[in-house]
Amino acid sequence: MRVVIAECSVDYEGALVAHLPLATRLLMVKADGSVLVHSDGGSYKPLNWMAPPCSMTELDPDEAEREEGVQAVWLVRHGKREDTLRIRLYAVHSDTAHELGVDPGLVKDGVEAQLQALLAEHITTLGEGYTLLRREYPTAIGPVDILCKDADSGTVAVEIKRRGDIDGVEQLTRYLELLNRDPALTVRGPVQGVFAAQLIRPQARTLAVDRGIRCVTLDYEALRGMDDAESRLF
Amino acid sequence: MRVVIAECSVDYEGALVAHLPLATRLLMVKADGSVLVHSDGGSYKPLNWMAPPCSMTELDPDEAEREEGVQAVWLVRHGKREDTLRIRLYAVHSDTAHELGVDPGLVKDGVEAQLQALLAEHITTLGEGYTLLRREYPTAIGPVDILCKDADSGTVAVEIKRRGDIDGVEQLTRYLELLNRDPALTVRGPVQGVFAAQLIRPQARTLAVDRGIRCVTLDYEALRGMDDAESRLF
DNA sequence: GTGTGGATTTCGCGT
DNA sequence: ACGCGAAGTCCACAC
Repeated sequence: MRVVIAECSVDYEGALVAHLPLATRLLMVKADGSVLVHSDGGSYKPLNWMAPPCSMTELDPDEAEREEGVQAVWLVRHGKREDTLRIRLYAVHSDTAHELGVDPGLVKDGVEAQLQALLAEHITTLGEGYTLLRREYPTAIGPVDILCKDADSGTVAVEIKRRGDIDGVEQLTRYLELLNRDPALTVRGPVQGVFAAQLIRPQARTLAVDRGIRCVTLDYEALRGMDDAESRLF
Repeated sequence: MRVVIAECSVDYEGALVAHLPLATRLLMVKADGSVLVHSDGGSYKPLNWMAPPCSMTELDPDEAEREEGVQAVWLVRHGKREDTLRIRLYAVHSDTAHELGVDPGLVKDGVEAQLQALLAEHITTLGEGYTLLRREYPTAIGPVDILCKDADSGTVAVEIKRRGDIDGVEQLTRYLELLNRDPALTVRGPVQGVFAAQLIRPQARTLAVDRGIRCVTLDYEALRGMDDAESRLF
């Protein structure tokens, strides 16, 4: 990895056209050729970048550029798309390279999958007498997170989100529409919908209620607590 | 901005739990205190990070850590949430700091707003005799990108996307439902929907057609070309 | 401040 | 490879 601190201006042309005026920034050139332009603030997102696969060529500045004080020009081209990143270097404060090697990568734990597993395990959180049919119940337009039965053997489809947005309600609505065409699932009446999330946004709740979908707020800590209490019994 | 190349392991606890095994990585500490952990590949996204506002404390390793070869521990805490990032440094290869100053920021051009402006200007792209009513037509659930009339004075609502996904079709469907409750707009029949995008995904197209929404693929270059040809006339 | 929609989104999974 | 859904999404703009 090459790390350069330099006064530079940047021009990107591809999906959009973007320009960065002259300022001091950090330039990162990764082993795969990708280039990142970072400022000293903002978030983890660079001001500008070129995604791999791509290649970088160092050009000599032309006459006009030289007069303006440009010392070097980096031309970064994407391997497949018509994307170019042109970095004009006016002053290089630091230029170093380091051998990093391949990264073993991130180990994650505790996202939507975890919520789904916990809720499936403690399906009675949704109501007395609920029983799990299956997780990831397949339909033509995608898998339903959880399919279960209520105390009266009525079918219930559950959509789980970390944050409950309108999109999630729409998604569940499409599933319900499809599931309700299956006679085997509707023997005890139409399939009910449950929208379960750690946080349900007001507009999403309104839409859900309007469509007869029940909203359930999930307490991740409480679910995990149940799990722990259970495991301590064995 | 502080830039450190070091052998390190990283543990994040917050919205999720994540761990990075020991490896050589680049650590970036920005002026606002945010910390980025980058590997020598991937995209612009760091392997792990802490978003501002946050504060970093350098701790001495405890006994167990010292035995394992840990030289220093960075504890990064988020200012508002219960998020912590713990970076254990085993060997520091480089540690430098640079004054970058405030960045003037990115100047953008050519995204959805541009597409909308171009299509509004050349509304007959949608059909002979079409006339623009207005852009960003306000409704209770948000603005409709373009509202126009067809040759028979029927109202047409247009949703514009760079990439046409199912979400966009749902969005337009909600708008149409609302617009069709307005008698003033439905004098010449129900409001028609047009889903316009540079690329329309098959599933989105299927859903749109199923709902009687017309799909139009936008040619950004062609629209811009019309614009140029027009401006040359004046 | 909060909520909503877009993104040069990126990432990962399943077909 | 492609399509689709999630993300510790981030970010700007409207209310």
